[in-house]
Formats: sequence, structure tokens, C-alpha cells
Amino acid sequence: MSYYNFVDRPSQARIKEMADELHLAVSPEDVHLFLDFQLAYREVEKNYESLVASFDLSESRFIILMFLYYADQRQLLPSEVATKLGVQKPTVSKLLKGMTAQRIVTSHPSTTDKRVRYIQLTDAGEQLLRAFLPYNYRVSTELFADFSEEEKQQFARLLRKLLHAKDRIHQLEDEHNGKREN
Amino acid sequence: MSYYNFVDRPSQARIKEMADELHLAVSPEDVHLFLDFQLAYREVEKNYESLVASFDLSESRFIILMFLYYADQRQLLPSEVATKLGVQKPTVSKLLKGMTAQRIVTSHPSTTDKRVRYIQLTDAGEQLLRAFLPYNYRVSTELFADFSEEEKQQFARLLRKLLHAKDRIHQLEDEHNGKREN
DNA sequence: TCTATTTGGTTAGCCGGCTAACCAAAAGAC
DNA sequence: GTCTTTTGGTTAGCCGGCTAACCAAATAGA
Repeated sequence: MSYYNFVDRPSQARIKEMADELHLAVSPEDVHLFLDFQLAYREVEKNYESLVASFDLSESRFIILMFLYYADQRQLLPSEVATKLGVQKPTVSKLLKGMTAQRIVTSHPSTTDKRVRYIQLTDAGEQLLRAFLPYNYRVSTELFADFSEEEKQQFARLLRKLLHAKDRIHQLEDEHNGKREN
Repeated sequence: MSYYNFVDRPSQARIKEMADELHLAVSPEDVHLFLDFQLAYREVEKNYESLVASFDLSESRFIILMFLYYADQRQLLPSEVATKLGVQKPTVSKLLKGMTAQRIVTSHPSTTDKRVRYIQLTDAGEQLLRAFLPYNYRVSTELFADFSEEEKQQFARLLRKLLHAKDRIHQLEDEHNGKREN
């Protein structure tokens, strides 16, 4: 999964211009900050995904390997993977298909439940995981290398605020859907 | 575009455990902060994309409408859209195909260059844009509603630091590729 | 016990990213 | 004026998300 840059970012002036034209009380600073947030995430993520890809993995595949590594007998059901990863079943279905072809997992039927097949971490999968993990951890260290302790705490605090605020975006959508019904 | 949660987030203890097992000098706090960053972005983005979708748009389609709105004669070439949006040509090709079917843009051939077709914002497209814009701006205001001025500046500063640090992730990848060649 | 419901999984197909490969036309080089 | 290179665009096909629809099997309920 890649993310775009959107190179031609709107200037605060242009945001203000558009807002005035529509007679909207807009804070160009807030809009710009949101764009900064998106840009920072996407650029970081792009580099991270690229690193992961150099190990023939994707972020999701890596996380699944981690789940399997810590699972009982290093095996899980597809449905368990879906729940842990927080994605829908068909997404997991496709991911596991690819990972099986890659021979980093295998599957074998359950003796008790004829509907399911257990997904098992292979030796090759474990080796790949062990090879990548040092790099994975170093990403975080490098990313926050020039943050002071205070800055890290501050950042974590602000991210929590942001996470909390997401519900207010959902309310905007409800408001819009309400208007549509009239 | 949707983003997963990954519900089963590793605890700091489990990160430390894994790190110790591999004899890696890892900072579980940094890893956790990175996960917090990802989670905050993805949750916010999920809600934002959902709002945009309630207007039969996607974030990319919305941005393209904005580009067109501010373009000379409200028209652009697909190649210009690709550059401004920071994505590859085939991505724009597909997007514009959908947007044409949606009748929010049309295309007409150039008189001077037989290779290209100008993409033109339609009235319906402009109406949709005007309907959505107030909501779009309010997202940012709501998102940072309980940030103080200092917190906003601090957040912007930390995001810039993060953006700067992305190059060090790229170096990790170079390091890995270097090892692979030996 | 038999039926109805829930659960687990896959397939098909859409979306917005990507690369590779191709074609047509414009522009540059000589 | 021709030949080569560059530019603009599409198509095909992969990836990881999604929903809808379906099948098979386990579970619950009467």
C-alpha cells in the first residue's frame, strides 16, 4: 500500500480565499496542520513500507507473522487472524493465500472442526521474521532519535487527543446524513 | 482506501521480551509511540474517508476537484493532475474514468496536441465540491478543537521532526540491501 | 431429533495505490 | 526532412483494503 504526496499543497492563503468565497468561518491554520499530519504520516509510512518490502513482506504480512510467532503452537485460525489484525475475512483470506505461496506459512486441517484449516508459521517464516525484526525496531528508534523525553511524552499526549477527536468527525457525517433525509 | 486497526497491539512488555530474546537494544517506548502514531492517523483517516464517502467522493477525487476548481478555465490534463496529486499516471487514469462516469468531470480533445484530452470540471462537480467543502474544513477545526495554540505549534514542530527523520528509515533499507549483496 | 441460526471461509468484484509494457504523437537532433 | 527520443495516455495485472453473496459445518432451540 502506497500513499500519495499531493505535491501541490494548498497555501494558507488559498484556503482562506476559498473559505471567504463560501462565507465559511475556517481556520486555515487548522487545515494546514491536518495536511501536515497527513503528509508526515504518509511520508514515514512510505519509507517504512519500502523497508518492509525489501524483505519481501508487507506491514500486514509482518504483523501476521508476529501473531503466529506468539500464538500457541505457532498456529492460528484465519478468523483469529482477522480479529487480531482488525480486518475483514476476505482480506485475510487473500493475505494468507499469498503467504502460503511464499512458503512462510502452511495450513493443515483441524481434527475437530471440519470447516477450518490451521495456519502454521514455517521455519522459513520464522527466519524471515527474525531477519526483519532488528530493522523493524530500529525504525522507531531512528524516527524519534532527536525527540527529547518531554517531546515524546508531549507527542503521545497530543496523539491521544487526536484519537479522541475522531468521534467528532463521525458526528459531522451523521449531521450530513441527517440533512440528506430531509 | 481503508486502514486497519490492528486490535491486538503488542504490549510494551511483549516488545521488550522479543527484543531481549534477540539480544537487541530496543526502546519499547519508541516502538509504542510509533504504533500510537499509526493508530491515531488511521483512526482519524478512517473517519475522514467515511465522511468523504458520504458525499460519493474519495479523498483523491475531492483533491482533483479542488485542483480543477483553481485551474485555468477549470480544466487540466491528466498528466498535470498526476503531477499535482503526486501519483502515477495509471492511477489518475482510473480515477478520471470513474469521475467521468460520475459526471463530475468531462473531457474534450485538445486542438493543438492530438495525444491529450482536457479534463473539465462540470457544474455538477462544482456543486458537489461546494456542498462538501464546509464539512471538509470543519474536520480540521473539530480535530484540533481542544488543542491550545501552543499545542498546535508544538504538534507542527514535532511533525516536521518526524518528516525529517524519514530519511533515516531509507538508510536502514540501504543498509539491508548492502548486506544482501555480500 | 430436526430445524434454524450462527460461524468460518471463499469467491467475485470495486477502490485506489503500484509497475511493466505498449501505442501514438510531439519534439529534438542531425 | 528523417530518425530518435521524449512525452502523454491506456491496458493488464498485482497488492491490500472493502462489501455482498454464497457454501459448509457447527451450534442452539423446539
